[in-house]
Amino acid sequence: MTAYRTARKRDAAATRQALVQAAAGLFAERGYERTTVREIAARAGVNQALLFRYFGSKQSLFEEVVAGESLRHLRETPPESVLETALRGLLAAGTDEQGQRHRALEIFLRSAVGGTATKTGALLSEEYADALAMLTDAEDAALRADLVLAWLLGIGLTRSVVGRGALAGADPDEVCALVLDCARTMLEKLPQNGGR
Amino acid sequence: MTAYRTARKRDAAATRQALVQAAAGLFAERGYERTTVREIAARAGVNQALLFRYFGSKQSLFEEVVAGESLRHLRETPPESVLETALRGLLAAGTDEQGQRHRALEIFLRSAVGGTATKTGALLSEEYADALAMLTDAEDAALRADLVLAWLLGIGLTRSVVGRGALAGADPDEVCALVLDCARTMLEKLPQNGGR
DNA sequence: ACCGGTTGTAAGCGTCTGCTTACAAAAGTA
DNA sequence: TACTTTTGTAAGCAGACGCTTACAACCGGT
Repeated sequence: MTAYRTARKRDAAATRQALVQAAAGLFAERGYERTTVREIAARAGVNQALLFRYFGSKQSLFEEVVAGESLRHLRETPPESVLETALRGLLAAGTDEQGQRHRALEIFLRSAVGGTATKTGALLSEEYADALAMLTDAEDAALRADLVLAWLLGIGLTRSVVGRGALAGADPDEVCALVLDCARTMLEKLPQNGGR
Repeated sequence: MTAYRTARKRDAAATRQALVQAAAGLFAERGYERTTVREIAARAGVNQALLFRYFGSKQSLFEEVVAGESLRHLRETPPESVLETALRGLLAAGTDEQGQRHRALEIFLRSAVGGTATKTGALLSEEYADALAMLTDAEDAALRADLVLAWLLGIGLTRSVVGRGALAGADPDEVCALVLDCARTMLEKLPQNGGR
């Protein structure tokens, strides 16, 4: 390494984006705290001092990742598909069979536990809960939505962290069927499973 | 501090136990990675070098905490009460209204995400899943049990980490009613809610 | 009284972390 | 060309981390 490479291409925008993308991937894989700025810079193929020039701090970069990539995806999804889309995104974690999927909850659950990234994460989870709460007319809609969202997070946690047991190796379609069926007792406007 | 204190009482067993108890509390509050050996020693009122004399490493101490305190509690609980007991233990997290409650899942969910403590945590979650799987005769019992366990973890995650939203401030009885009702569609042998 | 093993203490080692600084090379402008 | 500004690089700082070491105080047995 560092053999030839007299100089980089001098493209600030490209460097910024490379950092954001590398960070998004690493935050999803390892979480906020376990990802180091040196790793991010290395994956982006960039000197780590640039991370601080462009984003100021690791925390600010995290916020940009969540606000940019994650919230955009969510807002483009209609409420009644949020559950299934998020669930399938979570079930596909690790296997990058889809180029661009809902990585938001993955990033959140891997990062939130630490505590540093909580403020940004809380905002994200609130948006998900709000979307889910539109699927019921019950007066405790907010609580029901939170419970369903909690289920999503728990499934992601069990899958990607424990990585063992029946859930880890289960067929996504089967999991979807069970979960959606069960969730319909809490959110009555949830559509039938599309099959897919 | 450190004013008089010529010497400690020289009681190895008490020191060990003080370390285990302090560690259990801190692991439940902050998780494995965010808890430092210096904090554990400080809360135990003990020199941090003793942690290494008695346990060898932070990881070994963690294993002793999980194997000792947590698994014992679980094994003393009949399968049909595991869900409600664990759920209520999780809902009581933070508020130490009960002196000794099911802290196991709390420790697990706060520690597992990091990754280091995964091996020990996986064993713990397997025991929970096995207990829950006894509550259904469906052929996908293991998957159903994992999904319910995932829900528990997700609820604990949302409650203790996000700390905002409807779930965080909800009445434990209300949450129990909703969750147990819904879980009964997956685990048919689950008893009716005891009211309590 | 003395000695060997146990328990507690103070200091620090090596490494990793987020972040900063000083500087060199490229691009824009005249 | 000469200059300023922008982009990239190398080196390192201060603090925290898990863990180790050298040593002092206490204890029981002889």
